[in-house]
Amino acid sequence: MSGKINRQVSLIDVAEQAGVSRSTVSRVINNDAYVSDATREKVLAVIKESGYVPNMAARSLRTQRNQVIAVVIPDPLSHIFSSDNPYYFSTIIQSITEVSQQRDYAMLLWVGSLDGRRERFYERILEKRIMDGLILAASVDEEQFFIEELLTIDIPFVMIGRPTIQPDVINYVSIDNVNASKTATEYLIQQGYRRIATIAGNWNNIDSHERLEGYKQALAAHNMPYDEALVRIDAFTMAAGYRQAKHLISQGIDAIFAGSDIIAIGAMQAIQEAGLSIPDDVALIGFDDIPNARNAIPPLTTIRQPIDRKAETAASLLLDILAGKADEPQQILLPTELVVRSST
Amino acid sequence: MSGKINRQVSLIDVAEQAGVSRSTVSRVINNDAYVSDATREKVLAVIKESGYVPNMAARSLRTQRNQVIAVVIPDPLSHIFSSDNPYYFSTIIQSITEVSQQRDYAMLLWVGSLDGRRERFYERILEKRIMDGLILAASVDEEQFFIEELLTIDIPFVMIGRPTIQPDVINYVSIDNVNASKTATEYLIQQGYRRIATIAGNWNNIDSHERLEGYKQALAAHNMPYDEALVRIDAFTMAAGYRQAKHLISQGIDAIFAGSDIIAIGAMQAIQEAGLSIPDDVALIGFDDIPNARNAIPPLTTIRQPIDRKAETAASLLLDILAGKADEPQQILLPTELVVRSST
DNA sequence: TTGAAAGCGCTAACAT
DNA sequence: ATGTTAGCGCTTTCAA
Repeated sequence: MSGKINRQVSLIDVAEQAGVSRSTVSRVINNDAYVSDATREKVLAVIKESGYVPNMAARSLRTQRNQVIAVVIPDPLSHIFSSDNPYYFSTIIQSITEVSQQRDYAMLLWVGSLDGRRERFYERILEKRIMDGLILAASVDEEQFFIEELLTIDIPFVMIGRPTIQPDVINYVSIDNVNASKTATEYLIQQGYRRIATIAGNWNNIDSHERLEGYKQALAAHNMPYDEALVRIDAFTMAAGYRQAKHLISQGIDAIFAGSDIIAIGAMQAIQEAGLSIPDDVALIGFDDIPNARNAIPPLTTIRQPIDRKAETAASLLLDILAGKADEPQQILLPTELVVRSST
Repeated sequence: MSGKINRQVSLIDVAEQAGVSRSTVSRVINNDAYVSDATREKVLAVIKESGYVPNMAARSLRTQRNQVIAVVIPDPLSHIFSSDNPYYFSTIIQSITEVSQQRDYAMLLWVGSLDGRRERFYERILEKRIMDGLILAASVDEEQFFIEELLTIDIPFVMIGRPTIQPDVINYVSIDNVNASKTATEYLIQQGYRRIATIAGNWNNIDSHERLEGYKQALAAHNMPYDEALVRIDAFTMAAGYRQAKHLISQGIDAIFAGSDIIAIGAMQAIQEAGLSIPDDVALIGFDDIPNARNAIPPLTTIRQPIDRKAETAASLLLDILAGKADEPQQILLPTELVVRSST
């Protein structure tokens, strides 16, 4: 009993019913000014009565626009959930939803499959071209092919996070990771910590590179030695934080700048298990300010980044571009904030 | 510099280039058997060289199918995140993604807006009818209007969770909440607990009703009194669990059956803060088996429900219906499992 | 303010 | 195995 029996009412039915031409009906549904009030009302009445809904495919074919944007998240959410923080992508999806619904766009969601066939994943998106533009929510190496393809076919897109290639040609919204990390590290230095380690997240993620860079710059600015033994590159996971912190503790350290709150929370566990106190024995700074940062014991000092605003800004920018109301390319960096709690 | 300058290559261009008719090109891209190998190769070559991609709007208009399904999640994810567990919707989205990508469908995601205008939300979905069918991932009262509308316009849809109206007419995939809860409660009874309380989640959610019903049935089956004072209805949140457990402790209880793991974890906190031991003073059973259930201290006894399989099944069913390969309506209940850990 | 008519790009029935 | 043709439902000139 699926809906294939009774053909959809179409514009032509409405026109006949209302005794006007198809153009007039079209004008009414598109809010064209050149329709007399009488006609408009008559048509509206017929539309309501007949349950007419415009056929989007026909409209798209005619106008060459779909009123659809795609959101591309190349990693499987389940990875993200288990390994990173689910808050991040929930927030991104929600924020984009808000903007797109408000501006009458639908949202196509492309999430990476568990089968891991990235190329196939991107191809599928490119084949099924039913979106006017896209938002790429990731900044990892693996997507270079995709980005190049997007540039080639010249379809509008905005990245959340800085792209690994051609950053000056691509629209993106990010944060100033380098300065944020520098601020975090300098704060530790100012507090008197001297053996400051860092645990970076996934190295295919450009944020990790930038955050490490900020750490280095802070040390350099204060004439402190850069010790490779204090730099651990791993992943944006609690397990990684735990593992690397354990290792670092054995090296003798008095502070850790973690590449994300999730990492920091893992590290916190390792530190506490080692019988050390935070912040007295080891200070800890995270990055993101996820809800759990505030709830941690002790509450975590961290860099707050506005994930929601990143996504909102990206969505608005994309829709502005589609509306011809924005110049391209735009590179937007949103401010971050050091949130001091009790872990430092 | 957006992609509006050079018109898309269309099928007709390919046909001319290849020196064949449009139908032939169409046959090639649709893998029709009636094309000679020579022709096919020639056409394929031109397609590749020209970068031709079929225009989905034109195809949809012609075939009356969009190869798109919509996933509707009426609540904002941010609510869900802060209040419920993000694992649930991440899992649902991922599972549907797997199925739909595999079967060459794109996924439109409709998430409830923070502005809370539900009617408008549903209207938007109904207006922008670019999906062949939909999956409704919720079973709350507020959506009755929407469900009725879907039935009226006769568009295929499958619900995840039992609908609050017309359950015998609607396709859905759920679990046997009543029996699962009965099992959980009976387990507590068998373990010798006698003052067994329950904390139910949001009352607009049919799962809550069913789980409470199971609790009642278990008590009745063992000739134990049903004491309203031991039944607390609140929300699927840690805060609710904490709050209600605190209250219940003051009533004198020896076990709690929580309507979700999230609730149970909140309750756990309250119990421990009261200086009581789990399970010696108060036993605790949750529902869902989210990852945190296993990691809780003590690990939480709970009812495991296969969220991923629920979503997968719903997606497969919908696509089968769209392919004309499934009868309607179908009501599918997936099995659950009591997972005994240390909280009982 | 309204209508007539062309055409967006594709598929599918029919003819060959 | 291939081509011809009609038409899906809409918007948008252009003419009235």
